[in-house]
Amino acid sequence: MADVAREAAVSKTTASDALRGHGRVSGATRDAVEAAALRLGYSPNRNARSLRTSVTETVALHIPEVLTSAEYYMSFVFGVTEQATRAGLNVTMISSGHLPHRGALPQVDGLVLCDPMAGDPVVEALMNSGLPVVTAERYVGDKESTGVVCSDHETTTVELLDHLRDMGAVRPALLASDSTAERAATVLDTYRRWCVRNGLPDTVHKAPFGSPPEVPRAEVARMLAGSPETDAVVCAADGAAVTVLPEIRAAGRTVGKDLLLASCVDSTTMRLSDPPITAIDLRPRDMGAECARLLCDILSGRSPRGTVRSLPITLNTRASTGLPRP
Amino acid sequence: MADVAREAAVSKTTASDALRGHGRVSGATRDAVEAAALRLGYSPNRNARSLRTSVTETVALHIPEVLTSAEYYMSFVFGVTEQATRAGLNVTMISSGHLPHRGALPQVDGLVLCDPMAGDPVVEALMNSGLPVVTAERYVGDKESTGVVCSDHETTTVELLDHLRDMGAVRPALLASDSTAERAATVLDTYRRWCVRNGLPDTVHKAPFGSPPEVPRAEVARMLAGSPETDAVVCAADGAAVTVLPEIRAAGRTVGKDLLLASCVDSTTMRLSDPPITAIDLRPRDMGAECARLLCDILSGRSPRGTVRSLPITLNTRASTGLPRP
DNA sequence: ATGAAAGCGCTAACAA
DNA sequence: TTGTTAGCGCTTTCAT
Repeated sequence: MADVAREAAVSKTTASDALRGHGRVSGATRDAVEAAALRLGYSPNRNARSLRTSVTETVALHIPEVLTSAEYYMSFVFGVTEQATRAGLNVTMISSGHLPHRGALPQVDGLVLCDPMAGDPVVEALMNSGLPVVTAERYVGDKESTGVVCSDHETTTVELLDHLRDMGAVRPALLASDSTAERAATVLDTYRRWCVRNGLPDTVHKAPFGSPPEVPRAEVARMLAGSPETDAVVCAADGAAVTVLPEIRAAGRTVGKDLLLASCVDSTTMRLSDPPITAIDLRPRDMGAECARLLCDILSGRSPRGTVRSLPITLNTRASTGLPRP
Repeated sequence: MADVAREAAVSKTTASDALRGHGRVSGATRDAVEAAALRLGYSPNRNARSLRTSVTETVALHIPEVLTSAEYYMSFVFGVTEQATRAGLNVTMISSGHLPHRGALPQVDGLVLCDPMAGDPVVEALMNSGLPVVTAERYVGDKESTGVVCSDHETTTVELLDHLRDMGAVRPALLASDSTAERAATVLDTYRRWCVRNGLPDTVHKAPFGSPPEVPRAEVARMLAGSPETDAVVCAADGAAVTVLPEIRAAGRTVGKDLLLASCVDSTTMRLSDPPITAIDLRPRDMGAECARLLCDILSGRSPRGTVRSLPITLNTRASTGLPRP
């Protein structure tokens, strides 16, 4: 930077201001400085800048370690990373297992928490860090997050249930997830209310969160044996819908004919399953990007704390719930 | 830090040395300083440290944006992150799309590249950054990486092909990936040599890298129609094996009976498919952790540049290639 | 075994 | 509009 200043025959301050577009400098000097910087291949030392400004230009990202929804989370990571990079921010991963040594949080300007689960000690520590936090989906603990990007699961779940009814289902059952993330609760509530509104009994089986994928299979087998009138199954847990296919077949049912099947989380697997499974596209990449964007906006003061943004999601109907919509 | 020094009644220098375990200080003073730091909840300012030492304690991580192997990559990310955190390093994600502004690389001590593809401009820029680079699997471009963690795909592929032969297959075909990552080439070579050694003709169909998952399906349909004598299919591309199941059934074949099916990449999907699919477990989390460990070792001088470490991988035999091994 | 002082590269405050 | 000075928090000489 001193070199750039000398090359452009100005002071360090002027060079600094010129490169950051600080309105102080005249057009001519700015061009001169920029040319000099380019010639010397200068790029600023982020550590020095951070030390001086106490702005790290870095955000931390926490992802729950759940491999059954790897596609969702990986897409989310790509979304956050690309958007943050665009905005000139670095993205630091936070280990889902343990916080760094001495309980010291990473030195960042803000946090993005994906599907924060109340009760997760790392999540709680991050929520209580005092740093601005944007969560993908609401955090249901005591602490309020600084910003939220959430989707309207209620509307889409109703849409899904209506679709099942329209396709002839009269006894839809729910294979619920009992994650403490918000989405799980919304789906369950919505399902129960929908049943009441439609004058139907509800059938709910739960697969404990983080249980191995064999568990939902067993649950569905039990469900079909115990409630044989079931003619549609909605799987809330990511990825579960595909894994229960064999049990459904083993019970003598045919998916898309005498048993409709749908998933609350879409993925390549759902699309390519046999038959393809009706699912809700949560648009994880856009979700990640929107979280990064909101965090930037909050950090720069463009958006106020407490901002809630909404990300549209859509139902993809496929053969597992009858013929795809035309 | 000045506060800690005052609290412990020593100089800043002594406090600094004490906290880093620099052998200068006596045991008593060190304890005093540590107690003081604990009392004050002190944690060092990484930026100031980095500015002074020009060590960032940060590594960057690059992941190819391929959603068909999201489970592999997400596990890899978790492995890297956890191991790096253990070693006191931060992990910064590098956007797979574009490099940061001004072409400036992130300011880090080293890089981890997962499955680096020759020809990818971001990968090439990173390889040429001059920073220490550890790659998961060899980089096949001109540049040499500083360290490599790789697996013995040749041996395991032979083991897989032998297994198919043992289970009765006489005409195994390969659905190859034409990624420029090393593994793709190794699998193809190994398959061809194995065919020669066993006096069998080879049948290879390719799915262009990054092609939508519908492509391998179509390839398999073509394969079964064009080479009906095929009695086993090995899928190199991640996730392809599951997606081709419907085509195989449509061709009137039964997986595990008159057509054996195997994947070169294991995943939850393979394990839970119907039937479960024989696959090679690449142990992505361990791979990530080992990459981080090797990079640490190289950065700290514990391992020399050019170190190559090997990660064992294993074949999981399942019903798709006949009965599981007892 | 400890302390004092200099300085990493940058930017905010103040002066001109 | 530009320059000068000080200092962010730490570690590393160098001196004691």
